Amino acid sequence: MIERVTPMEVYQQLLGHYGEQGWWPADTAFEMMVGAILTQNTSWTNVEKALHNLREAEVLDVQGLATCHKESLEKWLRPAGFFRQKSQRLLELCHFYLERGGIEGMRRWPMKSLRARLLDVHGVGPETADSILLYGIEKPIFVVDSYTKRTFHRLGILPETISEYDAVQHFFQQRISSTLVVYKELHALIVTHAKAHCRSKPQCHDCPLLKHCVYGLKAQAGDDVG
DNA sequence: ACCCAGGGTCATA
DNA sequence: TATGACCATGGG
Repeated sequence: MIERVTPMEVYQQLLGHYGEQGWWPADTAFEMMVGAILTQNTSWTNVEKALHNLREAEVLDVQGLATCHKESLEKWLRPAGFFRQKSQRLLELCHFYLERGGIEGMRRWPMKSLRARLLDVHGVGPETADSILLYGIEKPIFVVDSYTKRTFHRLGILPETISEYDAVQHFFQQRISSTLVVYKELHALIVTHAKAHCRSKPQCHDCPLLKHCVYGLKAQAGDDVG
């Protein structure tokens, strides 16, 4: 039985069950940033196909993406969906990357102002910006996604009244030890846990969150979780 | 033929 | 502030 669990306790449960995730899955920080754009409302398996295309075309770096033909880029991005938007967004991200002196240049900037500049990039919203800050620049900031809200709302830990991005982020940052590794791992673990409960296997006998883990992708009537 | 995916932007009320 | 439409492909 888990009654009144804290976010840190959930973190311990997930870590014990799934182990360290070692996110973000990318060879370089720049590749990480590309993945952050490509995975917007898109399954990671589809993103991997697009990343594979870019790697094979030898354009998975700033110069490659910034100088290749737009039509070619759209062709490579097609499996990741939204390819017209994403080709444009990647291009703007390249410009930002170069203007800011790459990863090392960005690392020297205060997190808060760098976040504001990231949000100025068209196509970069709060989750994408924070993902880049946490996994690319390695600043301690917690990434909120739809899984985070859904999971913790259902656990009864995150009040339903708190749903706006910044409010949810604040909620967690008040309750989680502000360590780079914890922020990185918790977000990764939340996603891993959610993926483990896709509808192909909704039963989850050995779920680390016990009864709370029985959740479908949609809220259902009669769902007494929480 | 549905629903969903590691969001974000824009128009409208 | 808060919805809804739209973007697009691939898997269940």
